[in-house]
Amino acid sequence: MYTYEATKRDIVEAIRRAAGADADLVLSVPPSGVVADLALPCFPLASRLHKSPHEVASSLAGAVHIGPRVDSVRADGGYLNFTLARAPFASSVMSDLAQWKDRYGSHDVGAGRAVVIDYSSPNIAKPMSVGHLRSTIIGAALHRLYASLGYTPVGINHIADWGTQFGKLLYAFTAWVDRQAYAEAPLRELLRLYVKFDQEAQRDPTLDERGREWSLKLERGDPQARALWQEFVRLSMSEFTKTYDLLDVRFEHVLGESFYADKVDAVINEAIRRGVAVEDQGALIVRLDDVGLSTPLILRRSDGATLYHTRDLAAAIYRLKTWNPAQLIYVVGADQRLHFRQLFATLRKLGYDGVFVHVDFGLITLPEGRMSTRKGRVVFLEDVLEEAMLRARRLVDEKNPELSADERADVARIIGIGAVKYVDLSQNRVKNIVFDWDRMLSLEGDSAPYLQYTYVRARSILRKSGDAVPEGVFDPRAAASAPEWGLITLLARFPEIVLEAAQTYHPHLVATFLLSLAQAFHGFYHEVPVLQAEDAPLRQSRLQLVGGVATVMRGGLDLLGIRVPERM
RNA sequence: GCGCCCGUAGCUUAAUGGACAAAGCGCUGGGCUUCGAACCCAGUGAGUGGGGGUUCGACUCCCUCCGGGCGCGCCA
Repeated sequence: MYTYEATKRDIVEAIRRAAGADADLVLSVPPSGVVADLALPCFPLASRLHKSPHEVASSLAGAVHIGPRVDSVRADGGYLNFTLARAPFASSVMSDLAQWKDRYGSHDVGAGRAVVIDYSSPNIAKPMSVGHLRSTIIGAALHRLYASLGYTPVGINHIADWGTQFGKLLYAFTAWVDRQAYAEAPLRELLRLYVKFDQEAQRDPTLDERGREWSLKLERGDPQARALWQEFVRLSMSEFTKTYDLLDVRFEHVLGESFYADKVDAVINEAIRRGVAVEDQGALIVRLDDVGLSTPLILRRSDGATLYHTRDLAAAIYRLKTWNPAQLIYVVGADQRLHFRQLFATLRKLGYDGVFVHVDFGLITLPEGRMSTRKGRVVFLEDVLEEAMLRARRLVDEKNPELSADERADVARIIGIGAVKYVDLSQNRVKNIVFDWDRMLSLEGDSAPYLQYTYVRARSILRKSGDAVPEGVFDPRAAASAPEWGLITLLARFPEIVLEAAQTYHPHLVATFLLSLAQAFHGFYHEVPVLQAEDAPLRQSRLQLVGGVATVMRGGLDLLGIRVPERM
């Protein structure tokens, strides 16, 4: 057990014994103005004991038997404030770090169980837009977070490669393709065709009929339709792969909707057999009024075709049966809330039990409104990433011209991509984001480069000291000053931040924490000499602190999928 | 019309129902002959969209109004 967790557990135990009651004893971190390290608000306890909060706090202050890591207990109004014993606490934290090294902050609560995480899921035959960024980045971060909790994450890219829009595209392709443009930039040409179809269909409604015919051909395995569709998939995936490589995002499985095309019949039959699905106006639907959803889930259209709901249901059942996961997680935009409520409710009606989670997030919109590929109002992800690396490169060239061109390119990539990811991961998911180049590509202040710079500075000190973090007893004098003690308590808190971020599906908690750590480290850096410390033991212990910051910063950023350079 | 989400300094965002709401950007002033100035320090600036309520305590929970977004059976 990590030091911080053990310390809090001991304190809560001591209070419980002294109070002889256990209302909700939740320790909190006191605000900056209060000189204490942990606090217990005594209000709930007071109402249970029918005394005033101050009375409770005062009597507890005298009665609590404090353990070795606590130095003193004091009543402050209705709060019971604890001051930690710096020497033993600090040396215990530093020994955690020395013991766990790069794994510091990880847990084993997952016990090897699978967690299926569905993220990214772009559309075949369309270039990825910035709209795909959030799912991809948040999903990849959750993947890493759950891995660090000891789960076996199963990342799935649920490619949208099936459905009626492919009928339209197939018709458009056979009618209007510009071969040369297709050879040069296949996805942009396919997008043009898709848009053209939509425009033409408004003038000529018979085109929709053509689209349906091609859609049917595809479903029935018509060789021409099938071959073209496969080509679209292949070309799209090769573009996507480049983007994923750039983003350093991986999946255990890439399984498009088409993978479930031959699995929907069994699901439909099961739903009918269990009386969950009923015929209505020619369609097959699942009524969900009894769980508060007035809109039913449609499993089969009146013309016999299935929908993405059906394939999603088949996919969910496939995942449950294949991996028996502790959780089924979907990282998909908030506009699909209803869809997932319907999906989860239907799963339960079919007798499937489990933890089903829709990790939703707000939309990315443009200043002029919602993005629309059809209207050509869209920002492509590729362009954003290129621009990010370009801006980072200019900055690296300016700040560090002495680095080799190769290293500058490498650093620019780490910083540029990191900056884009950080924007998404540093704020709560639920809010909509209005796309703004300067904001998306910010390289200063509360940004990835600021955190990366923290690591670079720490590493720079360590390199000058001979690289390896020295071992040995932690000198209590290195926990004496405010900047030093601040760093120690932050380092101590990292493991519980990781746990909470994963369990609440909120990667931004890690980002917020790392920002505090970075600010604390830069303050420490300016105030406390490390290499020039007065004597060897002090220097060695401060080097351990610097090493701890480097480890946690790199590890924390790694959980967010953000890499660190050694120099920048 | 019904349902869900969002509204915090000029801007972008933080804040397990708990102590005087915290950062970044911006603006003003200061700091490189000590470990990297992509940095640091100080100042400036909101009482959390409005109004009720619950609570010892509300940015956080409930109601209502306003503003914005999303969704609402045969698209994905």
